[in-house]
Amino acid sequence: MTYRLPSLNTLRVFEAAARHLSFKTAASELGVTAGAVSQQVKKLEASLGVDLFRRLPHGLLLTVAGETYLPKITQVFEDLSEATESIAPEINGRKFTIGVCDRALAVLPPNWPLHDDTLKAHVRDSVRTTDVELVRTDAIDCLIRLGGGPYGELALETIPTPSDTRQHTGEHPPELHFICKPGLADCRQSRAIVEDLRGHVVSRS
Amino acid sequence: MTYRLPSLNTLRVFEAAARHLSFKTAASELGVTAGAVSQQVKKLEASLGVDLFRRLPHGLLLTVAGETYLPKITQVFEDLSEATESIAPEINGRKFTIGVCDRALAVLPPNWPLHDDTLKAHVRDSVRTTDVELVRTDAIDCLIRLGGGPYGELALETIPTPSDTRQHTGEHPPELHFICKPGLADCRQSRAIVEDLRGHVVSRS
DNA sequence: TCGGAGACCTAGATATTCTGAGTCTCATCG
DNA sequence: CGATGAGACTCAGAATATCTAGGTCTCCGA
Repeated sequence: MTYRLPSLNTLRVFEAAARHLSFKTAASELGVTAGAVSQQVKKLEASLGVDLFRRLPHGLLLTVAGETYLPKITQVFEDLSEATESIAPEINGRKFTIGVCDRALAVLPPNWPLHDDTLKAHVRDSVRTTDVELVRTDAIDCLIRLGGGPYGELALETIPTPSDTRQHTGEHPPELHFICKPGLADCRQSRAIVEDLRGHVVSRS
Repeated sequence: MTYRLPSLNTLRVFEAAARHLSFKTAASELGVTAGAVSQQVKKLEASLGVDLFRRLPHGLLLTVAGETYLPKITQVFEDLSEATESIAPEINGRKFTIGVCDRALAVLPPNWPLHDDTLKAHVRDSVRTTDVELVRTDAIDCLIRLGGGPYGELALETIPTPSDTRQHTGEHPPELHFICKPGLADCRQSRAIVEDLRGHVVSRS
């Protein structure tokens, strides 16, 4: 079975970049640096042998090939996402119960996670806790802490806080940790929460 | 935009393994070891939180989840492949002109590449040569050599020959090199040729 | 003529993936 | 029965791929 398949990673990056028409914005959505986006897009273009973006002085534009490709790729991701959710039905559509520790709340907006309607759609409620055991026993779906670990079998996503260079010379910069069971690691709910965290962490004042 | 997306790599492995109902056969189709297949499948199962295969004493079976997933994933790959080919139209359907060096022919079946109907569908003709310049100037689409390199900008795929341990104690084991322009690296034609090579290399006698 | 924004480049760090060698279980065969 | 072979699995380390950090460049607007 021979398919022409670019790497999924480069396609995800392309999709985000094309949607925003900005490598920088795409980078922040994906939680990587702009350089990484630039590299992945270049790699995709090289592997296809076709340019997907026109780099103009003002900003980006899609080429004809890019315009043609984008909707198809978006569709592929939607199909894939749907197929994947269809075989993990117990997760599908369920709202998450989130655990958050006090130190994490300190770097998040007031009354997080209810500050934002998009996020609220994925959240049943949230409890103040720092206890990883609650994740293991399914009492909560995920836990958000500032630093800590290791967490053994559990899946961990790391969200850097805006580095406050005045305060953190030499010590570890503080990071948010998103912890859940491996099977929940990349479901919609988790991704929505992590994306929201990335967009809203603030430096401690 | 939040999707539930397992890594494409694990999905390709799953698709091949499910189609063959054998990790070993899948491994050889993909050109990797059986251990790698086992690991990727395990990783996919962990990330989904669902088993896809039932490991029986006799062999493999798909679980219900696996049965449900397989056709959808196959479809996704086909769509992706088609979308990708649609934006690189100059390649689409064209038959390749292949360059082969004598030393490579020595480890290939008699009258390769015309030994096999599947492969013939992708081949216009083949010429005896060892000159990488012909790839750069588009005189040929790809070149197959035994060893050599480096090839600069060109894309390289490596096909190990069955290791003949009696003869190669200490020296490099001979390898087939498939060389083409980056834009042709993962098109159907190239993949078909490489897959065929992997299946048919023999040890020099 | 600055200064900021954003794309790009390169080197080195980090993470992922693959290999290679060894283990285990079961099925087949003498 | 024990020997043999096939195939899945595991683990450490090697090979790749990917990301970061820091610097350059160009364009734009003040």
